[in-house]
Amino acid sequence: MSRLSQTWNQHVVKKENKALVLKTIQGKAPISRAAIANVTGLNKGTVSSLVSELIDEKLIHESGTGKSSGGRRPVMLLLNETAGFTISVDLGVKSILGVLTDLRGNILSEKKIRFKKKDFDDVLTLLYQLIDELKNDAPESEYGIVGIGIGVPGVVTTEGEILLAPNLGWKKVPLQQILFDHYHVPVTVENEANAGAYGEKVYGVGQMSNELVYASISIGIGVGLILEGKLYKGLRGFSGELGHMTIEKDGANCRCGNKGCWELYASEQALLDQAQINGFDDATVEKLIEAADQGDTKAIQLLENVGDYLGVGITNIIHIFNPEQVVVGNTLRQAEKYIMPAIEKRIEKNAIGFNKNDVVLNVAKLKKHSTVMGIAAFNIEKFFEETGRETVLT
Amino acid sequence: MSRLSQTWNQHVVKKENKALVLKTIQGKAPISRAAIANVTGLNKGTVSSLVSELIDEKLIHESGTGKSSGGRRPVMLLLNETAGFTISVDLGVKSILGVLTDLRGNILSEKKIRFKKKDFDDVLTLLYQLIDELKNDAPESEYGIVGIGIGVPGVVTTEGEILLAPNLGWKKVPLQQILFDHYHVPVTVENEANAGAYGEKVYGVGQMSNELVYASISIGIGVGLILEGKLYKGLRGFSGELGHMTIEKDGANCRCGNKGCWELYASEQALLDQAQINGFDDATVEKLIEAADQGDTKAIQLLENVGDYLGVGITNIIHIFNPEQVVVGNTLRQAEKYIMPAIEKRIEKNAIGFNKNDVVLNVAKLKKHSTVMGIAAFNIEKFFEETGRETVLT
DNA sequence: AAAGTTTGTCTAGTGAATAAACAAAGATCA
DNA sequence: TGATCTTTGTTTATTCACTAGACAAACTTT
Repeated sequence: MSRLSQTWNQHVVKKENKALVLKTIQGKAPISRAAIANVTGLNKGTVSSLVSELIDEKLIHESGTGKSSGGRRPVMLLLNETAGFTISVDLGVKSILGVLTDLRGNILSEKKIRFKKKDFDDVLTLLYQLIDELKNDAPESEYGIVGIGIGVPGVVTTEGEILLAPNLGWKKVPLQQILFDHYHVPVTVENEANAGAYGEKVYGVGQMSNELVYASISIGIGVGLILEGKLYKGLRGFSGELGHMTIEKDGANCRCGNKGCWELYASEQALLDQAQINGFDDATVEKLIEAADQGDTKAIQLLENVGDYLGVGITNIIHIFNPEQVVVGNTLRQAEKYIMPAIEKRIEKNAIGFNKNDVVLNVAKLKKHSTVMGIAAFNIEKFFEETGRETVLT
Repeated sequence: MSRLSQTWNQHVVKKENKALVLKTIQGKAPISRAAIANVTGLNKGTVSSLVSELIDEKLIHESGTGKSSGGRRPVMLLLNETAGFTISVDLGVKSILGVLTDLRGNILSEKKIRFKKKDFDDVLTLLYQLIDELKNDAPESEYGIVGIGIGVPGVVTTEGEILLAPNLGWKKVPLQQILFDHYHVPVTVENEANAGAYGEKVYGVGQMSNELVYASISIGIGVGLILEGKLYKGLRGFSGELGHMTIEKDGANCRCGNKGCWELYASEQALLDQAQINGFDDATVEKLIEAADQGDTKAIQLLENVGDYLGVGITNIIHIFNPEQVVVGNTLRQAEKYIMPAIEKRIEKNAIGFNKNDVVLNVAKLKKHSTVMGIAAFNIEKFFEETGRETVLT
């Protein structure tokens, strides 16, 4: 017979409590042992012994004494953020953006490589190059590079295989495996919108929200779902294909085979296509915003029109999930001045009261870093989980 | 400072393991102590002691010996399903359906009351009457009525307040509180589609699925979401308002304030409205099905048309959630012969391959009992959780 | 009849948490 | 200034739940 589910014993208890202490330090540093005991409800002695293990493992360290509140001065504890580093990459359609972060998510180094040739082998060469450069920038540390992660504009399985990246022309690329074989450190490969959602949740505008929907509006539309504080991925990791939600039954044909897909009306591509029709040659999002800033009514109208269509889809999102926040990110975020009011107007007009009252609409706070920071958060989380699992002997 | 999260100690371990043993018995009865130890991974001694506590609490009992497999014959354990009973009710727009179930979800008694006057006070009187009758049908037992639950066609908060039930004309009814004050047993009030989803998950067609979407197609459309094996309710319990998902931008006006809502095209109401226009006077779903069965091409076309529109929304669902199963329930389920092929055709035509290949489309197995059985499952689960919490002294 | 198997209980031991005592270090106040 | 009170962090004794392994009971196989 096979094992049904986890059994609960003292090992699990210790692991969970240790993780809880670490998380508390992560979130509230600098903090004393006594304060941790208070916050978590654990006994002072228990906290002391767990803290001393964490110090032995170099994951945290003491940092002098704090202010007394009428008695002995507390010894403050800090996360040892330079115990290891992550390499976190946003693999886009035209460029690769990579950062080296410490264990608190501080960016220590940043590289960007633009590319034109999209064949996988060419891009992989550039990716190796970028990762190697970032690796060289990492200071000496206890744990070194603890994880490498890549955000990808495509459909990614829970095993880190890219099934399809339409705007790169890739199919069935087992990227996670390829990178693991090359670097021999934990590798995460995740959809770009999922990563963006997590980035905004952990480091961005969504830190207080447990129900958050992140809409990544770029050439296409992808959506990342944070439900009950965690990333929701569906059965095999393909949730969030809301770009291919029908908002016009039997509307225009989409290359996905469906008709009337949201992204046909509300994406960067849709905007640029409309711009073309309206006489803007070689239009880009940046150029259109500039035109709008200078009072070009046609440009303003084009942007507002995309905003309106975005509002239709976001209203659906609000009805489906009853979220606390909807966050708009990726390239079209730059046009926030024009699209956000249009989105809000549509929501105001169409969304059901109960759901509407709960929700806040925001622009991605991390801007172009939403995805890389989400990837960094995955890397960091995975590292802390794994060090918790096997009690590191010293 | 306030408590951040749960701390892990031996009490929690014991509670969880006891729940695990109980769940194993619930799922695999009759089963021996030795087999439980095998399946769960717990030590034989641990299982023995937990089992003996559960027997003391009358939640399970021994039931003679089983077949030997080459050694001492095992003592089989069964859930003591008659240790308590639940009263589970589906409060519809035209009738109240209530059942008395035991702790395994077996229906012991069933009552239905039709009503015309929809004022809350009138319906409440009937509800009391129905509950009292079911209560009288319950045999003597250790724990008596362990819970009363109601499925409601409307927006329900996590606190069991009905904010709005449009087809009943109710607003802001704190039904959970009202029933608790009257009966002094645990009360659950939940949206009808959420309950239906859970019913199909626990007792119906979804027993093997952890990612399941249940579409309740009746006068309106409601959707219940089972994500990662649990009911997903959103921030305040209002998720699943997919009936008001736009599938035609700037389409027909919906009373909800939105335009082009799915339920304007794919609900029982939509079907009946179209029937009226096409010369079917006083049409009902049943009459239309009968007409279709007798070869009425107009009736067949009407049903297939609704099926097609259902397919549009269900395709969206598949793209949004990447579920394992989509289950169609409530009144329109009766027309399965005509609508299911139409839905499947639309999915086949429009859904993205990856998501389409993962998903199975089904009709609710529990038929008109989906909602009551979901409510029963809530009641039973809540009871087992609570008895686990405080160690019952004997 | 002897040997081997399976079930279920019992006993000793382990490990993690808790409570409470205690030491260290500072604040407060007469 | 010195006595007392507070707060912090460690240490010690105790408790509790699980595990391993021994053991008895009951059954099958040879």
